[in-house]
Amino acid sequence: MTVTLAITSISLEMGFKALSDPLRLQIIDLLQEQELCVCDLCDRLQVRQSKLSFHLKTLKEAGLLRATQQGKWVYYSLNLPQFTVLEQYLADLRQLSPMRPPRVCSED
Amino acid sequence: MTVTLAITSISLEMGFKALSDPLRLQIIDLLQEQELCVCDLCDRLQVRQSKLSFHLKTLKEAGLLRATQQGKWVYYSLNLPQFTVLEQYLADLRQLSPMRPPRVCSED
DNA sequence: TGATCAAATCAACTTTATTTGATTTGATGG
DNA sequence: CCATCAAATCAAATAAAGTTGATTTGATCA
Repeated sequence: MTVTLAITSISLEMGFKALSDPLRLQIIDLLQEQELCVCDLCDRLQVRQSKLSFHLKTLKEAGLLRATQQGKWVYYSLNLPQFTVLEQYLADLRQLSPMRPPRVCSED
Repeated sequence: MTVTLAITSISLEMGFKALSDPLRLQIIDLLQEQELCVCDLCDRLQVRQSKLSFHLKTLKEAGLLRATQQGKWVYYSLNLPQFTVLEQYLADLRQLSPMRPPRVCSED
């Protein structure tokens, strides 16, 4: 296995893990409509700031979010190219899956 | 939020969580080529049978795998429609994302 | 029926993820 | 410089996920 493949695999793992939590899916749902700052997300999701910060970090480290500071505020938005990486992995899986006949267990 | 939306969200969470582990991605990689029984997967991945059983269960409960028993052997294969559910979620996100101008935090 | 083998399950344990409240950092504006 | 506020970080606690070796289940076949 090449280094490139390993890196790809890790970004898939991290991306999918980041998407495996209800609060994080809610964050994405909100950001899908528009860029928001942390205090907005706090208000809308009714969660503590430190909790939100933890989950935003998880999503950002997975490459799914981008953060830009504007004055005191930090605005988060979706990083769509990284979503596309995950989508492409799933699309490839589906399309390459040949539906070969199952092998028989005692074949070798 | 409707019950249907909640169910969808849970199946997304479970699906993405199931994909967030290196061994499970390896399992999928092998099954993408062909249906395999547990003993084959054990051989190829060089992991203990109970460990494999745990991860196969995780994938199966997320709807990503199907299992069929043939004699003493249980063959696992990909359940492609469930992969499509995840793929579609990502595709919708990407396509519906309007890239609206960011809101200003002090707007209200 | 009893031996055998594949696979699932279990209980105990280790590791990783998440939550919480408190503190720190860093930008802004008086 | 100091006060203020948004956001990040931290340490301590809880919760969830993963690993391990042993046992159980269930199908097959002599």
